Order: sequence, then structure tokens, then C-alpha cells
Amino acid sequence: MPTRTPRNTLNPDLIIATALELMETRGFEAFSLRALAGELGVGPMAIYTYFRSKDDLYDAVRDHLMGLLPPAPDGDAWPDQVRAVCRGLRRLMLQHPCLAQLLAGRPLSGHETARVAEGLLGVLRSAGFDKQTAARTHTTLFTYVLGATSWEIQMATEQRDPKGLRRLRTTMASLSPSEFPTVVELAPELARTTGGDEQFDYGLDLLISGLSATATS
Amino acid sequence: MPTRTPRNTLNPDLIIATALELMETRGFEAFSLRALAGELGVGPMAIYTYFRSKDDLYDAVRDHLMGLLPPAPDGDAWPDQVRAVCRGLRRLMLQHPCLAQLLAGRPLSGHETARVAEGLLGVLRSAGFDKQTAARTHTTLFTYVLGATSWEIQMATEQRDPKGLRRLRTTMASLSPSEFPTVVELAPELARTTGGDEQFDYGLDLLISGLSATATS
DNA sequence: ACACCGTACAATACAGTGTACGTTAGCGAA
DNA sequence: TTCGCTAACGTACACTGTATTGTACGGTGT
Repeated sequence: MPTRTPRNTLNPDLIIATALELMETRGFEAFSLRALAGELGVGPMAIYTYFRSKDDLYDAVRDHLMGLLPPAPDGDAWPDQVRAVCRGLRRLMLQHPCLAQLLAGRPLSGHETARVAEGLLGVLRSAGFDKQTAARTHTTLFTYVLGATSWEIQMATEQRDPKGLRRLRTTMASLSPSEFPTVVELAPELARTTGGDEQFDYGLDLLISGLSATATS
Repeated sequence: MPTRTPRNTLNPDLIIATALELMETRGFEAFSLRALAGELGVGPMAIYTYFRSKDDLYDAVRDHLMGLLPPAPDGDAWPDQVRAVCRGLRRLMLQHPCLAQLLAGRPLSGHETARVAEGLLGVLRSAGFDKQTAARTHTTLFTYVLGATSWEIQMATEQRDPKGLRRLRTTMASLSPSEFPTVVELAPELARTTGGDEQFDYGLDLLISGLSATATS
């Protein structure tokens, strides 16, 4: 005699929290509305009372995660502020790997996402950059963080499962040293640069250093 | 009396070419093995004679596309060579938008992909960078191009369909100027920096300029 | 010329997906 | 207590990738 689930067990925040939990435990690809509904103890269509589509839910989860990003510390010099924001975003993406795919797969929207943009743009404008340069720099920094960290996560997850790791090794081993001398020679270094704080900061510092050069001129 | 399709109508190259064509005409998301098989005039399972899985086919298509990338021009100074390679990759991604998702979604593998890495690494090593720096720079440049161009394509496709364009406008209009003063003030500039050669080159030049600074020191 | 056999393709099936549509029942308000 | 709103349900559809099993064709050896 299964009683019907009570009336107001669902709400957007609960759905978002449960969806996020599922994405992180079973992986972003494995996430489905049916699994989510099962976890919530409701039928698959109940989700549609609160979100128009799966993509709509994705947007909500993404915006929720963006809300966790700490604001830029004020008082520091602008290069340190920029560094802090970019590192913060990368850190958040590493803590919540699904964020990478949520950011890459859909255009930005949402209140919290706008707050993050406001923070970084504010730092750049306060530093004295003109409107055009601030906007360009913002886009450049954002896309760098997105690309670098998505790649890092991709490589990490690939190396985690034994099948992927074996595939990486065999593709590396199949490269003939005569045809690809540099790749083969730099294989150890390349393997070490597929992620990590140092690799990320290296690229970030290149950008900031290039930016300082244009700022002083 | 439909005669059975003849014996050797299929081969890997034909499958790859047809798959690529489908991805570009109907979009990467809409691509399915059944649609591909239909286009080839065979049953869905015929593909599995030549590729172990859909991902396997993805890898093959990606490697095929990477083969279209022109090699780095030799004779130029290294900054120009780096610029040429990065611009070439971006250009290729813009010409074949599915390449962005093929690159972002799976780890690298394949002969042609290795050839591209060999080219860029060779440029960097010839320029005098040590192994570590060459490897780091290679990863940085690659992830920047991937992130920036993926973002650019994403925005472009979003703006193409009227529904997405309307969504972008409404989210922009819904931002209160008091809460997000900088975003609202820079809205025109931000709209202009979501893509284009100038935006890409701006970030690329920041990287190269930062790189030149470390090279001379 | 003929039989043979490996294999290229076919047919069927399964477990899963997002979501459109129409129905029903729990709850707050009157 | 009764009513109406709407949150949650059930069913259904058109898909997906792919495991498994079947079949007939084409090249090869005699």
C-alpha cells in the first residue's frame, strides 16, 4: 500500500542540492533526471514542476556553484587580486569537477555568475584599465581558467581509471622517436605539465606579466 | 525485393568523412550512430565492424581534422611561429565547430594530433626554451586556444538561434545597475569581446609578451 | 568450375534517455 | 466541511548506444 509522496516535499533548492550531490558521486555523464527523481523519491516528471528542462536545471546548479566563489580580497595590488580570483575559480572547479562541464557546455546566466563577473571587472577597472581593455582581459582570463582547468580535470579523470591510463601509455609508446623526436624527448615533462598548481600559475603569470607590460606603457 | 547492400561499401575513411559531414550539417549534439548508418545506407551495427565504440569514432574524426592543420612556417622568429600555430588551430576549430567538442571531451590521441604537438614543441625548443619551459608553454598555449575558441563558438551558436539570443538579452537586461554597476556599464564592450580575431589575438599576445619577458631574462 | 569459409553487414533486443500529455489526490483556504 | 489549485503521478513516445546472434556474399584454394 504505497502512499503517494506528500505534497510539498520538493523545492528548487532541494532539487539543486540533490542534483549536485549525484553529479559528484556518480559523475556528470551518469547524471539523469530519472536518477535524480529516484534519489528524491518522486517520479521523473516531478522535476518539471520546478525546472523547464534539464538544461534549465544545469543552469541553476551552475549558478549555485558560482555562488560559492569567494569575492576578490580588496586591499591587495591588482595583480594579486586577479591571481586570487582566477585561482579561486580553478579551485572551485577542482572541488566540483562537474562545474567545468556546466561552464563549458552552456552560456553564462544567473545572478551569482554575474556577481563573479562584477568582481573581476571591478578589480580591473579599479586598476585603471579602460573599458575595452578591462572587458578583453576579463574574457581572456576567464577562458584561460576555463580551458586550463577543464583540461586538467579531463586528464585527471582519464588517469584515474585504469583503462584510460593504459590507453595514455600505449599511445605515448606508439610514437616513433624518429617521426616525433621532440614529443618523445619531452614525454616526462609533458606528463608532469598536464595539471597541478605550478602549471596553472605558470600560464596565469604569463598573462599577468603581459598585462603589466601593457599597463605601464 | 530489396537486395542486401554489397559487401565492401564501407571503409574507415568513408565513415569518418560521412560522420564529419553529418556533425557539421546537423550539429554535433544531433549526431548519432543511427543517423550515420542511415546516411551510409547500412544498419546501425555495421559501424562497429570498423570502430569499437562511438568514442572510438570520435577519436578518429578528431585526428582526421587535426591532420588538416598546416605546419608551422619555418624561417620566422619564434613569436610569429607560435602565433601562426595558435591562429591556425583556432581557424580550424572555427571552420569545423565540432572540433572544439571533440578536443574538449576526450583526451588526445592519434598520429596527426601528435604531429601538431611535435610542431609546436619543436618551435619552442628551437627558440631556446628548456624542456620544462617548452612543455609548460605548450600546455598553456593549447589550453588557452582551446578555452578561448570553444567559448567563442559557444557564444556564436547561442547568438545564431533566436531563442538563445533572446535569452542573452533578457539575462543582460535583468541585471540591476545598482548591484552590478561594472557589468552593466561594460555591457557593450563585453558583447564585443565574446569572440573575433582581435579578442583572440589580445589574449594570445599577452601570453607571448609574457613569454618574451621570461625568455630574455 | 566449384565448394568453402571468414567476415561484412543485418536483425533483434535491451536498458536507458528526455519530456509531452492527461490524470489524480493532498493541502490550504473559505 | 467542502472546494479548487496545483504538485506529483503514470503512461507513452521517439530516441540513444551497443550486445548478441544470424545470414549471405566475395575472395580463395582446389
